[in-house]
Amino acid sequence: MTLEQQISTLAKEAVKALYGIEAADAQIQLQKTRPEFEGNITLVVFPFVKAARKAPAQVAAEIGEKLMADGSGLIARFNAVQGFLNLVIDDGFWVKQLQAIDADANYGRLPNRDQLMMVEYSSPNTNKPLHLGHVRNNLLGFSIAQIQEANGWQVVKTNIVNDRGIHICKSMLAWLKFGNGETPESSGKKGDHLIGDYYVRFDKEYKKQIAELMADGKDEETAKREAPLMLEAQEMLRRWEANDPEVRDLWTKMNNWVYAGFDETYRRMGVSFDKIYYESNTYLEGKSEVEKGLASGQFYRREDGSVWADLTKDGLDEKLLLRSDGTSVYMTQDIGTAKLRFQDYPIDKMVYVVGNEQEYHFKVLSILLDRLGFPFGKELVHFSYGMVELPNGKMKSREGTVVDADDLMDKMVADAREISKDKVNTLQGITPQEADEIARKVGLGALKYFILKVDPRKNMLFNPAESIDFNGNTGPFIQYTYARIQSVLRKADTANLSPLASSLDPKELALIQRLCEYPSVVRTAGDDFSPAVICNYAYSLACDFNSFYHDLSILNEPDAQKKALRLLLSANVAKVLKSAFALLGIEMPERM
RNA sequence: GGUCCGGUAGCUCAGCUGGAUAGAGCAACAGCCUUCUAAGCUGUGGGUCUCGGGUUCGAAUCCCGACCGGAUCACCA
Repeated sequence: MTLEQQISTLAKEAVKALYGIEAADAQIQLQKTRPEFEGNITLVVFPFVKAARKAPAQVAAEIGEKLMADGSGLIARFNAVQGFLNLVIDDGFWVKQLQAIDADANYGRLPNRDQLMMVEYSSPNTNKPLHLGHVRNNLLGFSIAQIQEANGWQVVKTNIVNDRGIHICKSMLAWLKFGNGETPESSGKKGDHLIGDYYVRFDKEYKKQIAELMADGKDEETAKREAPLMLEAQEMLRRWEANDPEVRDLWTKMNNWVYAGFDETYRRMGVSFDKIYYESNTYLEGKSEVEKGLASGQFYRREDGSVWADLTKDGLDEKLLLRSDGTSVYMTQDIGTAKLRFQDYPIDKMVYVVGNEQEYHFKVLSILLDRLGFPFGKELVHFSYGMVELPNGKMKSREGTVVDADDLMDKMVADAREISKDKVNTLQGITPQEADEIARKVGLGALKYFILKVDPRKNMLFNPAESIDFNGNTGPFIQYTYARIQSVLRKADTANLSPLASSLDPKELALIQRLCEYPSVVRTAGDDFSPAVICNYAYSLACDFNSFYHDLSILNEPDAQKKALRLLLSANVAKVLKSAFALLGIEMPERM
């Protein structure tokens, strides 16, 4: 039973005995005592003032006396300030908490709930490399998966790769026309970047043709429609749909280049998937699902042959599901993907990590899946996150303001390495490989924390002109705290510790109390789908430790019992920091 | 125009299921390394929580209205 639960029970009994009222759970308001007052936990007594018909301070004092009498030593003393009853919990309680935390190797992990959650994230197009927006998506998706796993879900991480469509045809066409057989091997370029270059090349040549046609007197719309390159790309898409072997072979070859590039980026980012779906395999399933819905009267066909869902009863519009030429749209594909997933896994909850610009799409998808009989449809979660903006607004590939994922990671690791150069004292005697590892972990830690600490729902700003910090409320600050503890532990003889001290310094107590919060933080992060909650907690814990570390000596503490307690405390702070960072997908360096 | 989301220090962000004097970091300034890692610690300055109403013992937090910013409302994905 947690401290809150114990106090809550005691408080209810006290209020009943004193004032004869049955307090509801919502009326028992407990909060952490503010640092300017003495105490660990505070009961807000305003809810009982009316029934007591006494001044708030007097009510607080009366409840305090009662809790002292009934609490069997749990509460050492109390003070009442207005309607706030500040309770000082006995040191012995905290020491026992620390021992319990130490004994639990999986501290923070909540009981299994035997239910399966599928988390879809990343979901790239195969025509260009990953950029900063994808980075936010991938980091959030991976972290959410870790957090939900810690909340007891069985989690399947999945990715739906948008591998077909006009966009990839554009890259293919440009490569055929202008590529001279260039390959990742021959050019030394990562496959995704190579394909991205040809996508840009297509756009450039296409614009040139439009300009030429307009110079010949065509209006812009006509020029766009009649540009030979566009006609060729569309023809290529038709050949792809018709399974033309030549087009299919090229498509396979070029997509594989992209996948090799993506895999490298994913590996570097530290994200992974349990199951990958490809749109080229799911869109036909979607069509057949729509046909079924049509047969059962869920959907209807218009005169031109297009198929629609009428969502006006749900307060939405009518939504196109199949074009008049019978081809599928985005929604059709997501329906097909959902069907395959449901065949493959007993999904209890489906989570889509997709930007907030697609909220309407997922609102519609939820309704459609529900109508088609998917049990998770109605309750699907669109984990809708905000955009990453630059000082001048959104990233635009046309304006060359896209922040490339690989470049950004390179820069972060290089910055970390640069900073490490000054650390000759702490990093002496390490091999170049170890130095590389530290720079990698710290650089990526800075990037990941920078992104994950922001409330996912909000748009966030990235300024390429300013480098991401390594000081203050950052990933490296927390990694540093961890490395510092490891350094102390390496020097300590932890083999046979003496019994623990039974009284606590305030800094020790604050740290233990903070450690006790961890499981509820994990729960909140899971309920709210918020890695930022974990970031905030890890930061607070690191701050508390650094304050403790600054004020109190660990290894040089003469009192063996105090030393033992501080070592145990330090080890468990490190354990929780590492655990919290694992939920964020951030690795801890043993030294830095 | 309809719907949704946001507006907190110069900047980037916490805090939002109502609680005590609204917090961090960055930037600026001033201190602390012969002592467990100074990527650290301590201090100073910095606020009309966009504005106006309402609800109540109490509002940055909840409700209503305005203003500002963003997203979305395709036979694109």
